[in-house]
This record gives sequence, structure tokens and C-alpha cells, in this order.
Amino acid sequence: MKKQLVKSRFAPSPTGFIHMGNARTALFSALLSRRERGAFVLRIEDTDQERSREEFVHAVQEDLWWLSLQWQEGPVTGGEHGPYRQSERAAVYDQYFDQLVQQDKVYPCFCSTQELNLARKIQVSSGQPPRYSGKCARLSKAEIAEKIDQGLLPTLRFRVPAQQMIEFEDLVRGKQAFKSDEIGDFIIRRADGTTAFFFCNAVDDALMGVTHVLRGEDHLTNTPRQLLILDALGLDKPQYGHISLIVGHDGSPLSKRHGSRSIRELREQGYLADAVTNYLARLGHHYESDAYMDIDQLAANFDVARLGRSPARYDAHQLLHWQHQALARASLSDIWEWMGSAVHDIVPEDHRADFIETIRPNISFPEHAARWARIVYTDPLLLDDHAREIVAAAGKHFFAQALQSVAGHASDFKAFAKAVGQLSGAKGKDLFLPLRVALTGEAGGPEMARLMPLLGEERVRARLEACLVD
RNA sequence: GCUCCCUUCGUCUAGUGGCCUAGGACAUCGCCCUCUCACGGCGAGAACAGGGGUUCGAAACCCCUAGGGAGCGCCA
Repeated sequence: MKKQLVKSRFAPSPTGFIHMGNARTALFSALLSRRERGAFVLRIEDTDQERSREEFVHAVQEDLWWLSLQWQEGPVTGGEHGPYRQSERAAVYDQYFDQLVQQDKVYPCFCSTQELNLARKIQVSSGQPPRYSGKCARLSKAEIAEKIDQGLLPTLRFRVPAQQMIEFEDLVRGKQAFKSDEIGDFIIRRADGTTAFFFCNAVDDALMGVTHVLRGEDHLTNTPRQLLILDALGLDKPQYGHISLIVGHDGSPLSKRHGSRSIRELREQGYLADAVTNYLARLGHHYESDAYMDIDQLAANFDVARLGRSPARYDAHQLLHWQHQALARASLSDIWEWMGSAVHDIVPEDHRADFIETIRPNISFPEHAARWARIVYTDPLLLDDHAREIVAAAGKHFFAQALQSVAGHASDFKAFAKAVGQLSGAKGKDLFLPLRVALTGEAGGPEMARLMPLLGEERVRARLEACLVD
């Protein structure tokens, strides 16, 4: 028997930029199929025409691409189960709506929004779960015809069978069981004729041959509804896995106020894609190794059995750790590009490699690189109050001696410092700190031994001289 | 309100009844390296939500409580 190809999918609705939670779901899904050498499908769920925007359709694709989560089937790539945008699949859905109508598994509902809202309010206030009453479930053909003649536009509701247990094995949470009586008849087609999530999402997964659906925990109670639809239609059911949500430091749903950002913002801020994937792949999932992995290694070692069930808190510290890991491994050309024009405009071409290797361990973001580029290559060097204090404390005499010592080893900091030490008698912190501050304006930073050759003799002299005047 | 889910160091997590004196990573602190800062190396402190059971034995199994979350939409 041929082993079924693993097919996973990511099905965003283009109503905004993808955030960490979304991105992690996409990542897990992509890693799953990548590990099995299966296929990853991207499907755009744009049935909500009010909120869907073309700009976000593009943004989602760009962001996934940036994260190295390429899809084998979907927009642009194509595939045999297209189209991959739900707004273009109306004909497909109509066919299946017809099938359900034939089988009397659905019925038109003429209840107005106001009516439904009111009913819900009453149910909630009397301690009942807000569930559709089934008012239109028993309308006769004549009643239906009459309402349609009046110009009323019905929604289509799915008849949920009574007294049934709906069971499935969740990839993450194990055995799940729901009572059908706890599910009200739900809408699968809106009054305007567009298809509702429960329906198109489930039908498309089946039609596209998706075998594994990894999605947020918020969908857990949607699953029995979708299983019901798939059963009614006689379509294949994928396996579902519901991933816990990402929350903020206080355990409440992740939001801007927790420092949560869209993938786009993370990228604009200078986070490396590998840093983001290494971090996200370990939020609610664990690897035996704590070592940095590229996307293929992340995939090779990914395992749904290692997905956690409890919500994970977003922690900027940990993301930053992976940023440093990624930065330490990035190629010279990648880092150069990452540093951006602020650095490109300042750093001489023949200094590129040295400049990068010198500051690499000391920076996290392009803005830091830009700062060091300005420090090293632009004059005059401006000292802040703290730096002035250190310079003043060392004294003019010290810098005069330093200036004398430059000759002969302007590119050899070790020898230079030794000479200054011998002349001035200063050592340790008293020796190094004033030199560092005079030369860079900073009390800390990359190795002076590497920085000094970048500065060059002329600049070193000028900066030491600057410390001789008030 | 009802239904469902979750709960191990500050954080991410390991843990499938004895390998647990609860392991690792991030963060924090300390030491070493360096005549400075960082990088790096070594080390320290730090957790089974609470209460009852079951068992020779419980972080693990059961029940209750507490706290957190989700769903109950003509959103997805």
C-alpha cells in the first residue's frame, strides 16, 4: 500500500499582516510537510469581502517567503486543486451546497440579524448557551416560497443531527468528543450568497487533499462542525491538531501592548528570518537540541508529538537570543545587505569584511551597525557627558603620552596600549577605558584591537588630540 | 451563563508511576579569559497552582478547588 503523501496547509484570511501566532501555525504546518517531503498548501481565505484586502494577500506571501516557508501549491505556484483563493471558488461551493440541499441536510433561514441577536441575549441572560433555536428548520416549502417572493434573502443553515457523539483524535490533544446537541444549526452560506468559514474551510481541505491540519486552539470546537459537514458530503477528513495560543508575559492574549509585532515589523526592525523561525519553532514545541538550526534541520527534527498543550508566553529575551545566534552564523554578504544603506554609505569597500567581523558580536540590529559605522568613519567624534568625565579623569597629560605612543603602531592596539601604559604608568581599566572612550566615545564595544586598524592612524591622532583641548 | 481546554524555575520547556536530590535553554548573578567592554568558558540561585484520594511508591493516575484561556457570530 502506498503511503499517503503528507499535505499540510496554511489558510490565512487577508485581513491584516501575519503576526507571531499565525506565523507559528504556518511554520509548524510547513515543517510538518517538509519533514515528510510532502506538500505545503497556501490557501487564501478571502470570503469576507468587507475585510479582505489585496495588499494583505501580497503581504502574507511575502512574509512566508521571507521566513523560507515556501508552498508547493497555492497562489503564484499553482497546483492541481486550484484556484487557491476562496473568492474564486464559488462554483465549487455551489455544487456542494446543491448536494446538501438535495439531501435535505441544510435549510434556508430567514431570521434577521436583530432577531438572532435578541434571541442570543435572552438565552445568555437565562443561563442558556446562545444557540440557534431552529426556528426556520421546519419551514414548509410553501412558507419558504412565500418568504422568497417577499424578497427575503435566506442564509443556509446546516441541520446538525440530534443526539450524536462526534469524536476525533487530535494530533496534539488526543481523544476529543463532542455532543451534537451542544451545537446549534450553523450558517454555511450567508444571505449575500458567500460561503461561511465552517463550510469552505472544511470542503477545501478535503478537496485539496490536505491530510494534516494544524491550527490554533481557538478552532477546536469548530472541528466537530466541520467533521459533520465532511461526513454529510462524504468527503475525506484530514487529521486535526490544535496548537495552544501564544500569550503575553501576563498570560493574557498576545497583543501590541505585550510587544507583539507582525512578522513584517520584525523584519523591518532587523530581526533575521532564521532567528524568528528558531524562536517560534520552540514556542510550544521542543527540540532535543538547543542548538541553532536552519529551516531544513528545524523540519527534520519537528515532531507533532512534541507540541505542547499549554499556552506559551512570548518572551523578547529569547527571540533576541536567537537573533544573536543567527547573526553569528550569517554570511558576510547577508549581513552586509542586512546592515542597510546607512552602513553602505559610510563603510569603505575594502573595509567591509573587517568591519562586519569586528562588530558582529556586539550588535543585534542594523541600527547598531549604523551607529558603529558612524563612530568609526565619521568625524568629529562627539563625546557625551559620561565620556567627557572619563576623558577628564584621565587627564590631558595621559592623552599627550598616548599621542606620543601612536607612532609605529597605529594599527596595533596591543602594542599601542602597552606603550601608553609604560609612558603613563596607567594600567587595567585606567589605561583601557580612557583610550576606548577617546577613540570611540563609548565605554564598551567591539575589540579595540580590531577597531583601531579600521580607524587608521590619522583618525586615531585626531581623536587623541581632541582630548587635549577643553 | 453553558461547553471545552490549560497550569513544572521569572520565561521556553524535559518528564508517559520508581532512573527526580526534578534535567536543559533563555534571562539574572558570580567567577575565569582579556592589563578594558563585549564574545567565549565555568558555576550559582531559581519550579511540580492548592487540597484530597489511588498506590509499596505520584510532577506523572482520579476527584475537588483556584487561576488562566477558548468557543457558543451572516469573523476566520
